Amino acid sequence: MISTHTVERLVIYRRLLKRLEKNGERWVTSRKLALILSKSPAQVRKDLSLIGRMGKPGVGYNIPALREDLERLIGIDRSWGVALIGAGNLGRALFYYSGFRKEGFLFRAVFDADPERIGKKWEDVIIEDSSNIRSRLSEGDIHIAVIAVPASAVQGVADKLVSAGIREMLNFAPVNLRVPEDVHVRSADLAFELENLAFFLSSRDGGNPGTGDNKKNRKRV
Amino acid sequence: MISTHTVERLVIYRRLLKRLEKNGERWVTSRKLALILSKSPAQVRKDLSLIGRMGKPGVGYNIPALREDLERLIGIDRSWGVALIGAGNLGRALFYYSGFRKEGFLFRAVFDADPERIGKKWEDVIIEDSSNIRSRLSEGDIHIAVIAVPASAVQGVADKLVSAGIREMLNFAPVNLRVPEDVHVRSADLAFELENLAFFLSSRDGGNPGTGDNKKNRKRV
DNA sequence: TAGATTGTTAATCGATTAACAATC
DNA sequence: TAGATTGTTAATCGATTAACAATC
Repeated sequence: MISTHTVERLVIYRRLLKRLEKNGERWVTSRKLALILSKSPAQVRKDLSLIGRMGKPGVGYNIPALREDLERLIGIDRSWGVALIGAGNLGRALFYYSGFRKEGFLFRAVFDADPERIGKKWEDVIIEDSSNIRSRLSEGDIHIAVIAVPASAVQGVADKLVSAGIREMLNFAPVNLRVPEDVHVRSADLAFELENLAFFLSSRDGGNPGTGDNKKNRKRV
Repeated sequence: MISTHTVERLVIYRRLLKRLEKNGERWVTSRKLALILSKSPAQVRKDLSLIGRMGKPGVGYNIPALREDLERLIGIDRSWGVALIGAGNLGRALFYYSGFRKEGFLFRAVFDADPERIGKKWEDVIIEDSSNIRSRLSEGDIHIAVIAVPASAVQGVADKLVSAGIREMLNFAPVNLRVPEDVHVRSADLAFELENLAFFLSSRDGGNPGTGDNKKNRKRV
């Protein structure tokens, strides 16, 4: 059983290898990878030993071969179909962000509950009513759901997705989803990230933010 | 010294307490919090003991008081100024996303390198040239930077921010930033999240994504 | 008071790292 | 061959949890 921490590191190794490969490098040692990523060489070797292929003692790892093996292990040696739920500002930015496509994640369906948006076309995808989620997803070409709906609607959407058989979700709302334990939800909760940073800010200077700005009387926009 | 894992849990407790409070509840036990969050009661008590105030043996914790103490400890009992670097699709979606404001994170400056965008006004913030970062940030009302520029530009932007004294950053690009060790960078790398999900997808069914779609001949958009 | 839950210590668990025989 | 680095075992470290005296 590979822990989620380990999976995260595998994804990071693969990204670094891709960069080294682009720079024309062919071989790399666990020591060098560790140095760049601020990890220990032992951890790098232990993680990499999870793939079958091995490094060469005295030499290191062959970069293109290792990258390919990692991609196979992670499961990004092929494309995956993604459904976007929520066609608001954030949803649109995500849809048109080329980074997903470049990594093989293809938006094949978009859903929204707002009649104003339903029927509109983004690229070659027509925005569908959220009530169609179940029937559309039964087609079997969707593997991951990206949820970008308001917080109040998230749990309902997640329930629908689960019942439609989706077990991998990326959730942007600040809500802890309740899902069966074989469903993986990763959170892209941006306020959560900022709140974590705030801790370091306030522990740094004892809590004085430098401006007298008070939460209670901030501007409504 | 509080670990980053602990800080994350504190943020999560606070969010849950807020929800319970909204539901009109007044008291809660470590057992109940643990149950909702799938943690152990012992861990909840240990984490919460970090704040000075204590729970009542036999009763539990007073929800509003605990929430306030947590907010003070995390540093979200006040507002923080945020600079947005990168005024593209994603930047705009972030700027207009009300979730940040609601939690007390205020966008006070926006920067971009594209002359087309510089000078435009979002709400009451004028988009400035990225070369102005240093002088604008010397005003002292910006505490956190949100970076939403293309991957190729991210390290340069981060360097500028560091030299301008910013030590808390949220980075959206799929790039590992090199920063001094007293600078905190949190990553909102969405492709990274999807790649992590892909691992579970492929380990689930042995690697068959269900469609014959091949990465090599996917459509260019 | 009796019942319940706290804060904290000591034990457990899991993850990271040091060390080294194997080997390119 | 000599030097370097691997894969892996055993030791270490840190985080989680069980247990319980204190106490509302």
